[in-house]
Amino acid sequence: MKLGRRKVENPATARRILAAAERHFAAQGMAGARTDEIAADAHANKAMLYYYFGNKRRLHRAVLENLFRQLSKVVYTPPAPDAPPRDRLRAWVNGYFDFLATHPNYPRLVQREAMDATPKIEWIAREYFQPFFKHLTGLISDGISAGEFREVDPGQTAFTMLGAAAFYFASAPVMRQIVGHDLLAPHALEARRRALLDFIEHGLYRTHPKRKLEDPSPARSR
Amino acid sequence: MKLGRRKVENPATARRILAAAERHFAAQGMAGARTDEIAADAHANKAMLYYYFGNKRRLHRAVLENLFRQLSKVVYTPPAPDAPPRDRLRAWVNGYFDFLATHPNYPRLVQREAMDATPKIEWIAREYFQPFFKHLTGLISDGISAGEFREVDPGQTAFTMLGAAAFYFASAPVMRQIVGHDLLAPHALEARRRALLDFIEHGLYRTHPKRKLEDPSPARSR
DNA sequence: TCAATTAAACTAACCGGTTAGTTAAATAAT
DNA sequence: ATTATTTAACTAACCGGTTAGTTTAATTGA
Repeated sequence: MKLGRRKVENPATARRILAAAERHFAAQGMAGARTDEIAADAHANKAMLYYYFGNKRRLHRAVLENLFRQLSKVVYTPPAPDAPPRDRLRAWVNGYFDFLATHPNYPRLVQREAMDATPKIEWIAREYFQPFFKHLTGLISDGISAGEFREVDPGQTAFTMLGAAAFYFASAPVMRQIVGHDLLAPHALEARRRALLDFIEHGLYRTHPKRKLEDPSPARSR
Repeated sequence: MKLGRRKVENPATARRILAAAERHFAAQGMAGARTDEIAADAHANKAMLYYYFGNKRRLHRAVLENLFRQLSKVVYTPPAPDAPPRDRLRAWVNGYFDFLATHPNYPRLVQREAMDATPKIEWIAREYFQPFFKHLTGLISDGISAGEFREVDPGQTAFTMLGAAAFYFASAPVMRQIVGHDLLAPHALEARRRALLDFIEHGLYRTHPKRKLEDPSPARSR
C-alpha cells in the first residue's frame, strides 16, 4: 500500500537542470560553471540541483552519461552489417556527424574531459572512449583487410578522422569570428559533412571512384 | 645617469611563474587553475604573480601571447618562398607539427580558448587565429591555382588539417589510457607526423606520387 | 465526500571553506 | 641611499553545499 505523492521518475525540473548544466559545463567547463547560474538558467532553486544530483561533480557526470548513452544508441548500430566496409564507414561517419550536429554541447564537453590530465575520468576512457575508438579502428581494419582501403595505420587514421570531425564543432565559437558566419548553420553543416567525407575518401581509399564533373552524384547514402 | 636599478625585463622569477602558469592553465583551464598552486610550482610567493603580471587574467593572457609569439616566428617563415605549393604546404605542416610537439601545453590552451563562447577572447581571434587561418588557406589556394591540389574548399580543408593535427595533441592525456602508450613519446610523434602527412597528401593531391614498397624514400624534406 | 496523512517537490536564507587579490615590511642590488 | 624584489600575513568576496521549513498532490480512512 503506497502512501503519499507518487514519485515521477524524471520530473521536468530535473530535466531542465540537466539541460542547463549541459550548456554551462560545455561553455565554461566543470570548474568555470557556476551552480547558481545553472540553477537560474534552469528556472530552479539551487537546492534542487543537490536534491536531484547530489553535488556538482555528479551533476557533471550525469550530463556526460546522458550524452554518451544517446551517442551509443546512434553510432554502434550498423544499418547494413554486411555491406562493404566503404559503405559501413561512410554510414558511421554520417551517424557520428549527425550526432555532433544535433548535440552541439557534446564536442566541447568531451574535449574538455579529454584534455584533463586527472585520473578522475578513467571511467570515461574505459567505459566510453575505449569501445568507441576500438569500433572505429575495427571498421578501418575491415576495410584494409577487404582491400578497399590503403594500408594505413587504423589508430592514426582514427585520430585524424575524429580530430577532423570534432575540431570543427568544438571550435565553432571562435571560428565564427574568424570565417564570419555560423559554422553550425544548416547549410554550413552540410558543406562540412561533404568536405569531411570527401577528404576521408580520398585520403583512405585505394581506388578513387571516377566522378564526372557536371554529372550530379546520386543521392548520398545515409 | 643612475636611475637606480632598472626593472629587469624578464627576471628568472617571472619566467618561472610564466612557465608554471602555462602548465596549470593548460591542464586545468583558466577557471580551474589555482594561483597558489601556480606560485608554489614556480617556487615563488603568490604575491610575485601579482607583482609581475597584475592579476590572474593578465597572467593567462601573457601565457597565450608568449606562445603565439613563438608560433608566429616558426610558422610564417617560408623556407623556400617560391618552391612548389606542395613543398611549401608540407614545410608548413612540419613546422606546425614541430611546434605542437615541442610545446605540449599549447594545443590544450588554445583549444580551451576556442571553445570559450565569451567575447573576452576577441583579440585572440583577430590578432592570431585569423592570420594563422588565412595563411593556411592561402597556401591551399595556391596549390589549387597551380593545379597541384584537387579543387577542394580551402577553408574546409584547413579545418580538417588543423583538427587532425591539434586533436592528437590536445587529447593526448586520455588517449594514453586508451591506446596504452604515451602519444608524446618521440617514436609516437614521428609515426603521427608520417600518418598526418600521408593522409593530407592522399586527401589533397590530384596526382599521387608513385611509391615503391621496399624502396626507402629519400630523407624527409623538413 | 472530504479532511487527515504522507511523501515529493520546492524555497529562502544561511554557512564555512576556498581563493583571488592586497599590504606592509623586510631584504637585496646598485 | 634608493629602488627593485621578495615574503608572510591578511582580507573580502565568491561559491559549493546545507538546513529548516513550506507547498503541492496523491492516497487513505471514515
